[in-house]
This record gives sequence, structure tokens and C-alpha cells, in this order.
Amino acid sequence: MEFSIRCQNCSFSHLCIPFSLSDSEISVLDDIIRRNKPLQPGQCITEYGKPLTSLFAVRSGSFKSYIMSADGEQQITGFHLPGDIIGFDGLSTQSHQSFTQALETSMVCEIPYTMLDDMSSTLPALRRQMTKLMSEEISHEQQVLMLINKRNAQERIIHFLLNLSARFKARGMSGSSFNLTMTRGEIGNYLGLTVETVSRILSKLNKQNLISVDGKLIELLSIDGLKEELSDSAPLSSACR
Amino acid sequence: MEFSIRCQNCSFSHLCIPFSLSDSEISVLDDIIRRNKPLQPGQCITEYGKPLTSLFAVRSGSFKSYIMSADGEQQITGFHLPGDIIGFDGLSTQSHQSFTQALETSMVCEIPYTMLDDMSSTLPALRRQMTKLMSEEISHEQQVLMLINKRNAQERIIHFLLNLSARFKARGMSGSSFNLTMTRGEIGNYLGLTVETVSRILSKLNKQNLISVDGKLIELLSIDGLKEELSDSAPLSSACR
DNA sequence: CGGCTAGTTGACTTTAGTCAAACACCGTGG
DNA sequence: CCACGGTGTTTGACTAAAGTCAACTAGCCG
Repeated sequence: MEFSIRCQNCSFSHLCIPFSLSDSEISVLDDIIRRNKPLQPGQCITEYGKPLTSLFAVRSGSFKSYIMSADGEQQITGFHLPGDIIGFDGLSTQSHQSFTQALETSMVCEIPYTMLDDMSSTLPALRRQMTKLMSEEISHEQQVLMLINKRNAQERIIHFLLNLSARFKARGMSGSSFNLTMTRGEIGNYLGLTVETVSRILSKLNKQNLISVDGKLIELLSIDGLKEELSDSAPLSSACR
Repeated sequence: MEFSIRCQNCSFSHLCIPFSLSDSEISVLDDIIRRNKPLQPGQCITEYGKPLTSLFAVRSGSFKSYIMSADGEQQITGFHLPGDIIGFDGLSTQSHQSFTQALETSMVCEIPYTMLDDMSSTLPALRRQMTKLMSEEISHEQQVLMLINKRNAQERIIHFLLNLSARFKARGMSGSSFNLTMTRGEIGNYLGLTVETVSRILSKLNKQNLISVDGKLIELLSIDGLKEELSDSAPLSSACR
């Protein structure tokens, strides 16, 4: 059936768990993966507190993950594109720590975790890749912390756009023209800004002809110009020794 | 010699890699661990770009980890207490992604990584514990992102103090009275605040008799009162739907 | 057509940052 | 023993960046 694309011919496998596995190893992995029907925008694949039985790999579309505070406030912790793995934060308790919601019609590969863990004892390359992916997530979150703590609103948004651009490019899509599947509010939530600030800065960058904004459609007109804007701003803060 | 405390009688093993390993498994682990001489304040155990050959477990004292941006700006990503594992962020590239510096005279257990990885193929409990520790680090960083993005200066500092308190308590030390081994500047750097703001808020909490500040020595006079301060403040922001 | 959500823009406010000055603490060396 | 320099901390006065509040527009879908 149509949902059954295999890892062997998946164009995102170099970003995903199969990276650096041999063909035979990939085939073993492929056998345990479940590919379900597409998800509609708004549908959740993980919810806080639910038992973690599988990890998910984004097959197509996009997702947001968010945690929720005691008072019900959301904090978006990441946006996921094809090839990304979802669920690492739940492995410590074997129950999900965050919510993950489809931003558009999307598909995922579901990877039963106990099987994956079992396989990793006999396949060192698989174990190493899992470790690598988790380690990358830790490093990435550290970079986000610096972005939020040390950069102003415009710098955060430019970083965000450039990061999206690079990730689209790594997936064989255009890095200069893409659709935002998240709202301005979701971008702001992630970056610690309000909707208004996000909107104002996108308008400003648009006016400067650095980007072209047409609703959800974003074109990066001058990536160099955008990077220029980053280095222009105050290079050192007093918080740094 | 005096540096050779073993995992078997280490009082932090329940927080560390040995957790949930059997006695015989701990003994295998213990054999690969190197215990070097104490580190002086300011000494680094990891530096960006250096090959990662070992992970480190804090044995005594405390550390800060920080990443550095292209323009030399530091972002502190965490403070480490006994039992904490240092180095997960470097596993993806097999080279360290951050700097880790002793804040006081401290000792670490050095765990050669290839040996640890080899062991994890035959010891599922070890593999699971490593995964658990990495997963916890991911979850923790997500919580920090929410703290920085959604909480004001006072809330960040109270959270920071309560978190330190809980961690000291989990290590059998007083959760109500402790020494800050980091400077106000380092606290501010971590929380995205300036030295002045940190100082002002500590003074304010001191004046409110919620804490007592005497230089580096902090006493939490009313943990309930501090938590009260958290829930008092604006419960919902407009960034949340 | 009407109602809803998302997005934009303007006017005003607030929080934390900046700049500056002074103090405390600590180790060094005369 | 005390003077000195350095780093860390505190406090005050002022500023600026982003948040808040509000009004309005643009799509979208029933």
C-alpha cells in the first residue's frame, strides 16, 4: 500500500536513524517500523504522560513539540521536519514529556522502542547513531539557549529563518523560498517573543528587501544580508567575561 | 591511594551511571573508571573542539559548562554537582562542544567512552541508564527554555534557587542553606539576566525575609514563600493559546 | 454573508539593561 | 602590618527594547 515507503529508498535516511547502517542492518530496522495513515493538522502523536512505546520519525510534513507548565502555559521546544526523530525526552521516564502536534497533513514512521533497544545491543552502529541523535538534540538545545539569552528579537528571528533554510536545504528542498507551516504566534512562543514583535520584524526585514513575506510564504532574498544583520549588532554583552 | 573511592561505596551512585546496575555490573564499570587528582578552581576538564575520549562524573565540588559563540560570547549551559555526568553534548561529533570548568576544588571520575560503549552492548541496564541520563538532560534543557522564555527575572532566580536546593537535598546536603559556588555574573549569564538584576533581586528577596544572603552563603528561609512568589505572578501570557 | 482566526500596525507602558559610582573582600608584596 | 590592585557585589539614575493594549485588515470556511 501507498504508506509503505521503506528506509532503503527514503530520501531522508541520511538524517535519520539509518545513517551509517549497512544495507542489511537497515533492512532489519525497516522490518520493525510501522507506517500508519497520514495525520491531519492538529493531531497529536505524543502527549505528556502517555506511555512511550515508540519513537517517531517524521516522514513528511511538519510538527511542533511543546511542554506545558503547571498553569497550562505552552512552551514550544522545537519544530520537526522530515528525518527528525521525536520522543527522546520521554525515554527517561518511558512516558512522553511533551506534546507533538502535526502542523499540516503529515506522515510518520513509528519505531517500537523495545525492539529498537534490543536491536541496538547487537548493532553497534545503530547504538552509536541513536546516541549521536540524542547528543545532537542536547547540543542544539544549548544553542537555542544562547540564542534566547544573548540575542535580541531581530537576531532570533533571522537565526530562526536561516536555520529553517538550512534544514530545508539539507532535505533537498529550496533553502531560499519556503512555506512557514507554523503561525507567527508559534514562532514567537518558541523564540520567547510576542506575535506582534515577530510580525513587526518580519515586516521590517521585508521593507529592507532582505526577505519577502507573503503570508506564510517566505523568500530569503539575501542570505548574506541577513547574516550581515547578525554580525552588525552589539558583539559583546556585559554578561560575558 | 586516597583518590580511589569506588562506585560501590560512592554516595552519589544512585544519581549517576551505576543506578540500577547489579553489584557485579557496577564492579565491571568501576574497573574502567579513572580517578585523577583534584582539580583547582578555573581548571577545565572539557574544551570546545578537543576530542572526546571520556565522559566525566562529578565526584566532589562543582562545575560550570558553557558554549561560546563565534564572537567569543559565553553562554553557561549548566552547573554540575556530584553525580552529574559531563560530556553528552560531545558524543555526536566525538569532540567536545562545550567548556567545563571547576568552580571550586573538585574531583571527577573519568570514564573512557569506548570502553563504556562496548560495555553497554552486553549490559542492557547500563545502556538504558545512559539513555535515561541523556534523555533527562534533554528534558531539563526544555524546562530551562520555558523558564527563560516565559518567566520574569524574579521567577527565574527563585526557580534557580529552588532547583539548586532540591539538587543539594538529593545529595544528602542541606536544601535550605548552601554556598553558591558560582558568581552573580554566572547566575545571570545562565538565566539570561545581568549581574545587576541578579543582585537586585537577591537583595529584594533578602529584604522580604524569603532568603538570607550573606555573600555566597544563601539560606532559604521560606521555601513555601518562594513558591508563593512564583504562582502570584501573571499566570498566563498572551504568547500562549 | 458572517464569524473566526491570523496577522499587521500604532500608541503607550514596563521590565530589565546600561552606565556609573562606591564598597567589600582577598591575596600580594613592600 | 598595611597599602594596593583586582574581582565581585551592590545600589541608584536613566534608557531602550520588547511587551501590552487596541484597532483594524485579510483570509478562510461554513
